[in-house]
Amino acid sequence: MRAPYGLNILDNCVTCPVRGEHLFCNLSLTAAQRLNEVKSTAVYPKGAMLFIEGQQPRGVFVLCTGRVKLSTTSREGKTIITKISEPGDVLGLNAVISSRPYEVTAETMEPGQANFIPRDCLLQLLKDFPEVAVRVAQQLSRNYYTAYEEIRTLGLAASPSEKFAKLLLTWSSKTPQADGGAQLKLTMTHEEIGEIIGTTRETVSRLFSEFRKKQLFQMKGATLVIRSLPALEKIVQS
Amino acid sequence: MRAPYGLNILDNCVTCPVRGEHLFCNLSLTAAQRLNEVKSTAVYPKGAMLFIEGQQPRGVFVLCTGRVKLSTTSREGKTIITKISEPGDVLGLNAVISSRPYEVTAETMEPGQANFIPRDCLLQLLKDFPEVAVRVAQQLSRNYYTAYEEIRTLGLAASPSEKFAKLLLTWSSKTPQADGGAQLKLTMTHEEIGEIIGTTRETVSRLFSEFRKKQLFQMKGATLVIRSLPALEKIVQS
DNA sequence: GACCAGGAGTGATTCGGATCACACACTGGT
DNA sequence: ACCAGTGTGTGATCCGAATCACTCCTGGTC
Repeated sequence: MRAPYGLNILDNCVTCPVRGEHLFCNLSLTAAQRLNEVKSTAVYPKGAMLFIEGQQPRGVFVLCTGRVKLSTTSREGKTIITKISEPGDVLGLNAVISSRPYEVTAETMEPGQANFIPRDCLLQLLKDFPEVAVRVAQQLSRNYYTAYEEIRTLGLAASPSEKFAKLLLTWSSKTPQADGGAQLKLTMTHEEIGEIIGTTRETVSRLFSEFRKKQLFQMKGATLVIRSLPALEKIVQS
Repeated sequence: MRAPYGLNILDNCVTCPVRGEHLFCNLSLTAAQRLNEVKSTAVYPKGAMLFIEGQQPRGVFVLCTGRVKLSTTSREGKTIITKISEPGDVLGLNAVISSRPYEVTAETMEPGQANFIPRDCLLQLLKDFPEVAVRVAQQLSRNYYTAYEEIRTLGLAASPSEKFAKLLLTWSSKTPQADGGAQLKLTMTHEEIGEIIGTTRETVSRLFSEFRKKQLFQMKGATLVIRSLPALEKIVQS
């Protein structure tokens, strides 16, 4: 028996998309009930730290609204952003499952809401409900794929141009358009973009100039209008 | 009830180390029995491909003896080695769990032996035995951590020297010595080392010269004698 | 012994991106 | 209107690793 949406853990999320696919959606009735008992919901302002790299894992966060920046910093202070999490994502799962410190810092990029599930509750849940364990395994392997993609980008992609084009493509894949173009709103600073593709602020600025000059996109205020995605793809594989 | 080692899937492995920690060791009796029914063992020569990047996942391989090189290649032909797997490691798990193509190519670096578990059998096992699912989740999160470390190395470590020092440290951590030094046998070509740390063959050659000149290590044939690990660590964090 | 291939060492040169150093635009607060 | 503070655009310079082009070495083969 499946739990009706009324019992879903993500039920009080305003914008939770594609419910069925997510970690704790569409579980059996009893599992969903247990989940609801142990979860707690909180609202966070912009810039809040859900957890910080190196902390002992307290539990996982299921993001309901808002976006969260996951980043890691070296001793010398260089920072890379490994992922921008969106509603529906589960944060801190790896740390909880393997009982290691959080490997990244999670900072909200805008006001948002998240459900928190304490570590011990989740681990118990795993043991009691095979279906939860399978879901968790799938989520972990999805996380792994994301990390793997990152490795490919960092290790194989040669130039910053290539990485930048790649980033634009992944972004625009979320707002598909019929005519082979795309449109997206820029919410990050050049600095942050640099931290994603592993380059400096200045280089990102120059990339924007260069791509605009090459007619790859144009800017209308904070929205970026991509003329042709295939043109970007050509840069990636070049 | 725990399965005695006589029923262990890794039982016919000659050198399977630290049995208890591995994915399919120390399971309940029934789970271990099922595992033994579905597994098959094979011996591979040097240079054999267990699976290739992009193939549909057929199943997982539990490595018994020998080492396996996991690598991925870009369209332009650039290759990076993401991991050197050792006996006890499970290969292809992510692909099977998430039903995506193998993300890497697995090639034996020396003659070796591995157990194969077909995709469907493993997935069924997951559903039937929560303990297996939990084990798999833990293994996946370990894989994730490895990938995450790789991201940190590629994204944060500045120079090839730093990455090289880091690599030497991870290698020597497997053969700890009391006197603050270490000793390890080189089994890889400069080319391959370059593919691990993301640099060219020539640069690796120069790194060897440079490190030797700086008295960081010395070479006795194919074995590399590290004078002081702390000295290497200083290079990493510098 | 002669030969060859694959690996290793090392110089010379090139080039791309980091770094430094500015000037400028925009925003919110006083 | 003023002024931080933050984000952006762009030139000048520097440096380190990739690339190119060799030579040398070793172990296996004819």
